[in-house]
Amino acid sequence: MKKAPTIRDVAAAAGVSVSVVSRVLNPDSGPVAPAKREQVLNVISELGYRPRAAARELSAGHALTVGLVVTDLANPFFAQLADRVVWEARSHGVQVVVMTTQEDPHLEAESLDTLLDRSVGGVIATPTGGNVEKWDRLRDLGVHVVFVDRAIAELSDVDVVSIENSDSARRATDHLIALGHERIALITGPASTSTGRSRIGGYRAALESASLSLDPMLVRDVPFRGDGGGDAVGSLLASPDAPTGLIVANTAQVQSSVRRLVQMGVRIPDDLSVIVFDDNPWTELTSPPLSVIRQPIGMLAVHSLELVLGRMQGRLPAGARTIEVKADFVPRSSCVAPVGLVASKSVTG
Amino acid sequence: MKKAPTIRDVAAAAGVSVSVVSRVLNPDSGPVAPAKREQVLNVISELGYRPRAAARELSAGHALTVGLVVTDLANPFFAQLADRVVWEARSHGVQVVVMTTQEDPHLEAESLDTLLDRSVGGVIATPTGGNVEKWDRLRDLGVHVVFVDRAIAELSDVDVVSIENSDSARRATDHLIALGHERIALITGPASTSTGRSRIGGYRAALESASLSLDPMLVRDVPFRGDGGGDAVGSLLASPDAPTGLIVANTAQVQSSVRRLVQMGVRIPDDLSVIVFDDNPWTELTSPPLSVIRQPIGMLAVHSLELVLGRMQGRLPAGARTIEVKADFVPRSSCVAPVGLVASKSVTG
DNA sequence: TTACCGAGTGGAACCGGTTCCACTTTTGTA
DNA sequence: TACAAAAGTGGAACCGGTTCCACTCGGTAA
Repeated sequence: MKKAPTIRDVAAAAGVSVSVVSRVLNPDSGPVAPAKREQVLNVISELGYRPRAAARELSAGHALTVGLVVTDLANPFFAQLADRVVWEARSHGVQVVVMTTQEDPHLEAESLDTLLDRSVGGVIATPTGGNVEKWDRLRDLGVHVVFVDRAIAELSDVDVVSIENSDSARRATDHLIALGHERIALITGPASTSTGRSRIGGYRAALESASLSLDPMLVRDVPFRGDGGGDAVGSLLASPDAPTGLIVANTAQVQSSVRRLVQMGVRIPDDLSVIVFDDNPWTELTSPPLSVIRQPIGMLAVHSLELVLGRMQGRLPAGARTIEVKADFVPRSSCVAPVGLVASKSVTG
Repeated sequence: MKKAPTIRDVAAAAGVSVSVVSRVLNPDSGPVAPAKREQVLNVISELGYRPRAAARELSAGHALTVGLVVTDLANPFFAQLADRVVWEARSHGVQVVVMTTQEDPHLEAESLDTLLDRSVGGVIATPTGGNVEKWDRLRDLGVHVVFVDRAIAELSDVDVVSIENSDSARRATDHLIALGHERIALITGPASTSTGRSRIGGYRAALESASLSLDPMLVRDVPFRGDGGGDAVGSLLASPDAPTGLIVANTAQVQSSVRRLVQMGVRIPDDLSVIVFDDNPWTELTSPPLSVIRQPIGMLAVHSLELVLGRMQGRLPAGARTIEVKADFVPRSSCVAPVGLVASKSVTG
């Protein structure tokens, strides 16, 4: 087991001082005679020298690293987000430390502490909603934070990148209304989250435009974790006044919801028209392929990273920025006009 | 923007030397009087002091970090693997830096250099197959490497964690043979990879046991990237002598393959019995639900991390270890006996 | 000729931990 | 009571970079 060469080894081998080597390593940090620069570069490649990140961080006070804090990578939405963030980060020479929270504020707090220890330059996170003081402290210590997908009301001065939640929910609802549906159920995220509220807002707005009344029984805000989606499906369809249309706007609950529909033998779209948020690859492999709201995950990743790196390099004006990207509605075969005029029938389990 | 307290701030506030604080931070590194320990701990929590990771790494020479190098996180297999690795790592106080290679040895090489700069203690990787010298150099520099899912023939002295590839392929093939299939196609990974070879081996063994001949036309080893799975499906089914059974043993190509089957209107299992490797959550949402080989991803993650941490802490005997975990065959509804006795019929596109 | 400027260079302090070592205080044992 | 061993403590070097500063040159303007 060899020992990797250090900057002093390079300096010695090149017959110069460490200062010169450092200046070669960091152009713009001072002048170096062209001849010596050449010479140093030669020695560097000869020795296979690579500067130790830890040393640089220690003296710089912060690392060329960003933290990515998401619920879990098993969720395809976050997996794809992480994939793009990692990919984009690489092209900027930045590394990504991934942490998961399982939607647990306690684990989230732990993650933030860890990232602080690592002196990360920035954090891209889907916040659980808690830890308001902790986020504040993090920012106070100079860590640049960008929230993606969700925001926290108490932290209004944080950059946020998300999709147009309200508009997306509205378009999905409009689509079902246009087909003639009047009883449209919505399974969404907790009303305590910005995402949940916005999507309910869009849903409500669509109903109002169509002069349809909003039946609170049809709106289910369920947690991101657990099997709330499936349970909501069960309870919605068990009702004598069951909906003819369903929008699953909680990306974490789509699989659970669809699984329950399949288990219950619900025929889509004959028994129920369905639209789900987030275009997981499998949504077109089900039968019928599902109509979806496609979140431009790549855009979310690119903008988040752009923001966080921009802040780290101080090339962004002060003041929080909010970026909302448009989501596409992708119609497939899971929606048709409701059967009969009166939207009421039972579904056999 | 405040400045975080350092160990010297703590020492000063507690009226002791930095040595004492350091010993409190690292038990077993020396004695501390109980009273002073208490006192230091109080000051630490009062000040909210947290040791800077960079400083520790610099003096230790290596970081409490492991690198995870996979193809891409958009692949559910790797996403779940990463999820579990991150989760397990946290419980050991270790952070995970994720890098993706897109199956490109050049990008892989870059990732390894980066991880070297970061002085990671270990690397868990699904190697592309290239960069033999680079992996050697990494190990030579004291970085502990564990390959997961795949191995590299030239690097026989590296720890490997994988599933029983040969056995898994054999069981899938046996299942179809038992149903009466005689023309069974196999879509697998490149024959240049350990995984690809093992799975072909298991397939061949099953056929031999049943005294069936192996038709080379039915074995398609396709790259992990691209749309090779779909293309293979198309070409297999276009043959006048099309198979009645199909095993997709290239996890990266399952989606592509199934998508093509759906597009071609192939009726499963009537036209074709199908078994795919890897139990993605959506495999039971298709109609019919697909029979799968379920890879115990959690086990792969746990063992990989266990190995790499064990090496880092020097509590594992020398000598490469190979761990093979059993994969389950999960029968669902995508396999039936072939129609007719002579296995030959065309499928309409 | 002298004064001054900028390019080029090396020495040394610094970042914030860990660790070795010398030193003082207890404690234990003969 | 005497003396060795162990417990407890602080000083300072060290890890490998960055950066400030002082210094030496050559060239140019006064």
